[in-house]
Amino acid sequence: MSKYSEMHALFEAHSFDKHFQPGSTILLHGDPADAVYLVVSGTVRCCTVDAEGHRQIFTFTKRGEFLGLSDLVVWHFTAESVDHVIVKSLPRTTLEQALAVNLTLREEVRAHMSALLQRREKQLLALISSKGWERLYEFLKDFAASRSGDGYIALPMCRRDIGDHIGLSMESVSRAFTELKRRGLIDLHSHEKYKITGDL
Amino acid sequence: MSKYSEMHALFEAHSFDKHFQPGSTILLHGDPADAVYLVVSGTVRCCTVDAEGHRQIFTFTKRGEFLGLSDLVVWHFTAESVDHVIVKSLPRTTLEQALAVNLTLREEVRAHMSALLQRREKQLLALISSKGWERLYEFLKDFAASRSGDGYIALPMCRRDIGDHIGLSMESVSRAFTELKRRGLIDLHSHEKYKITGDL
DNA sequence: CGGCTACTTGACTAAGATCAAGACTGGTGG
DNA sequence: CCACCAGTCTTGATCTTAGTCAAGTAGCCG
Repeated sequence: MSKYSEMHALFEAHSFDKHFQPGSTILLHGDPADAVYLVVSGTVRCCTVDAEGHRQIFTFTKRGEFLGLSDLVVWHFTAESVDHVIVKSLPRTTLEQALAVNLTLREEVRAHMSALLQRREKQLLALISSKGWERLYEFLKDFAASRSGDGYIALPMCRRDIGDHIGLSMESVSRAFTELKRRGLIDLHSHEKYKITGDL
Repeated sequence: MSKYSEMHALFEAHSFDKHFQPGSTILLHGDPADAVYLVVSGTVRCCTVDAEGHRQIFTFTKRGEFLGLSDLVVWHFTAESVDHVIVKSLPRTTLEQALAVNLTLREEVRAHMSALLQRREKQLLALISSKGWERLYEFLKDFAASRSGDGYIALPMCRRDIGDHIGLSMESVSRAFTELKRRGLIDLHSHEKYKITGDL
């Protein structure tokens, strides 16, 4: 909130809410990028699929995060709601008009894209260098950090989604969960509720 | 040249050349990002290294490509010269002043960052879904495409560099080369000169 | 010619994919 | 209320890919 204050102000002033049922398409690869979004509640998966049907989920966009600021003409990815999602939608023309006259806003958009790029490069490094269960641990820790409460955290997405995010098969994700339990790094209450209990 | 014409004009007007011997550091992770660069000749490797010493080379920046446009305050990666490199260096203050008054330039910088992000996400997908020799093939084809001549293409970087780029060990890169030869997809003249001879 | 470095190849090992079977859960209908 | 069904998750067995360690080869430069 402190960070992208001009962007948030713009969304406050000119956006309207849109609701999505679980599993709906929010924006589709190839469609014109005629709006940008701010996630109000729920979890969005951003992914691309290759010719052989392999899917890579770059990020799960959550409450308070922007969606679609990275594309200018056409979406280069697809965004789908994991659970029930509410977003604020801002027409691209509104954004562009504001950018033309607002230096701070321009800096925020640049900073946002720079942060996205850094995160992707970190993900590339993680995919190459760390083991499956380590990537799962980082993912769970990260996800926990975005949720304020300190009880059990509920995962809205299924094992396959997690796998397509950290580069593992569904089965290997399951085994990685078992491994994290064995090492005492997490407490897995049910298959969707967990708590971080250790470090490393 | 048609694409980022304002950026190129800016470099023409206000930059100065810098030379680097093979293996020198052009910009260092953590240092202030007080300039941006345009590669005039040679090949630059852009990488980060994690705590365990694993290195990921995001990209090899070549002649005509920009370097450092993605960072605003501090470099989040390290750039090193692979061979002898000449870059045009533009002070960041000059860039920022130009950005403040030049809409087209702003659009070019945004488009550039958007393109970088898309490429990283494509790389993420490739790392997850394709085999080692397929990634090597894509890399070689890509590299060939950036070189106009249609004879043999010389690779300036070593096997380890290629490995750290496509996510393989040095030995596996070597085996992947052998595999590509076996399949008739490349003609490897010496260990550093090749030609694409097949598709897929 | 010798020695250095980068590359290649081979043997073994490890991580993870795949295929297959079982377990748990939530919802539906009798 | 309970039995069943479908979807999701877990576990097991086997196979593939690539990493590691080790040896051998090819240039290259003094």
